[in-house]
Amino acid sequence: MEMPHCDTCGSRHKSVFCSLSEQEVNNVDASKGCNIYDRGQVIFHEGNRTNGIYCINKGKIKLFQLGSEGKEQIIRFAKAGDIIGYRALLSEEPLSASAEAIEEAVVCFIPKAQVFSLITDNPNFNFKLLKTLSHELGEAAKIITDLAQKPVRERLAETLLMLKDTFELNEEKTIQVKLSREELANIVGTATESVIRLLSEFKKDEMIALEGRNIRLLNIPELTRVANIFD
Amino acid sequence: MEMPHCDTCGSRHKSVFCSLSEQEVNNVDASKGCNIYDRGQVIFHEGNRTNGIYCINKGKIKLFQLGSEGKEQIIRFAKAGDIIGYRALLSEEPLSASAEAIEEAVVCFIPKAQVFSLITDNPNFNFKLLKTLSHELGEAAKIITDLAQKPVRERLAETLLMLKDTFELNEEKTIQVKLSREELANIVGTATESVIRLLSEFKKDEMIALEGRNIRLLNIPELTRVANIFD
DNA sequence: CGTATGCTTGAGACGTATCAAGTTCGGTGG
DNA sequence: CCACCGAACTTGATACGTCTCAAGCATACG
Repeated sequence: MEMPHCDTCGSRHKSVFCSLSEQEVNNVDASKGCNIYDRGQVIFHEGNRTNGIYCINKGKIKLFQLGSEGKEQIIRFAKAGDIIGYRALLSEEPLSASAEAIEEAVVCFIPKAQVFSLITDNPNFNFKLLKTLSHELGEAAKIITDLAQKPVRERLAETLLMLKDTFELNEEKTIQVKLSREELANIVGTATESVIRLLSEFKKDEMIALEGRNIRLLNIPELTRVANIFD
Repeated sequence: MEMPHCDTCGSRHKSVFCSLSEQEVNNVDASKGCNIYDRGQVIFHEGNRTNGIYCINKGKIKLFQLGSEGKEQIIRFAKAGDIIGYRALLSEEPLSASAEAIEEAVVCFIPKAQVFSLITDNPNFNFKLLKTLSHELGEAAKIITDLAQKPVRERLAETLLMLKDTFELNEEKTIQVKLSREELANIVGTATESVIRLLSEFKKDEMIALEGRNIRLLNIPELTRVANIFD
């Protein structure tokens, strides 16, 4: 495998790096490292320290915490153009989540010094970072309210719609990510069996179609209604 | 009431403003506004736009979202020295939560332009902001995992310990904040009656003592054990 | 002092988790 | 290429935690 270059990276212009000068792009390129991860491989472990940020060049990643009983809680997903590990770097705390590839992924590592010099020297990059963090914080607050107040049925419908927004549908309305039933349960915050039962109800009601791990969204307005979303 | 001045504000040196120069402090002072709020008064409403950030000079504030059934979900608290409203300002999104005084509070308003010029001109302030945001994001992730995985009993114990850390205990081990049973329920994500029942169990087991809205923590190690906290 | 609001307790219903048992699927080696 | 094995998935029965509803009680306030 050859190292991907930032200047030819298709995701750069929609990422936090969109405003970098040619010189800055070259600096990042020169300092970064890069790795391939297969499905199931871990990029970093919750509790460890990080010395930089990871930028997804290709593939899909789940970020999760382990609860007190050892159960995974999926906090968010990252895909091409997204950065991960920045929270821990900027707060100078240990990583609050683990990152694992859910399909083959290419991930670059940008060392701390490089990130900090961009923050200091490139106001646009800095504002992009501030914006990303504060957007994520808003999303987290919504999730908190949902988990605290909505029943599993509504949360599962909402999760399907979130996956649609994050990974998009193909021509056949299939969500472009493959997750196990257990992983779905670990987003929704429920038991695997509950996910299975509710999915087959959604299927019976013709809101979705199931083909293995592929989920097709047949009736998004109805799913939205079931999810109890107004805003 | 007279407007409090930043240079005599007891909380400034432990806030995001700790690194401001004398000149910068004067600029903030000159541009800011200030208000008193009684318990129950709203500082800002979820969904609105904000044109600056709010800095707590005195008092205690709850930040909450309304769920789809109109139920409050308390997201976090703010006290003297804390800022609120920065998330919406920085993400250029509507306010994701409402802020309401839970005891008499004095709150200053610092306009957007002032905040942005500090971000641009004072790297220390900028890093403080980044750090605050990323710390909050880590806290939010923990809350998500707890809500998804822990039973109400554990979450209530954890909430009492969180309130202790946030508002501290007095000499009599009483948590220095008065919340209604309903507000406690709106932190934990449960029904008021469940909070009442579990509190009286904790009391029976001599972990806490109850005197109206005052809660005394008699056995913190045991509460920690019930909360199922390891880290 | 009366009234509204918050608090408390109990009974019952409901949602969701757990446990147990089959079934299907996907990958591996013969 | 097929048979096999383990993992993932599915379904059902049951148990349990938590919510809801209803009523009585305490408390604060005008």
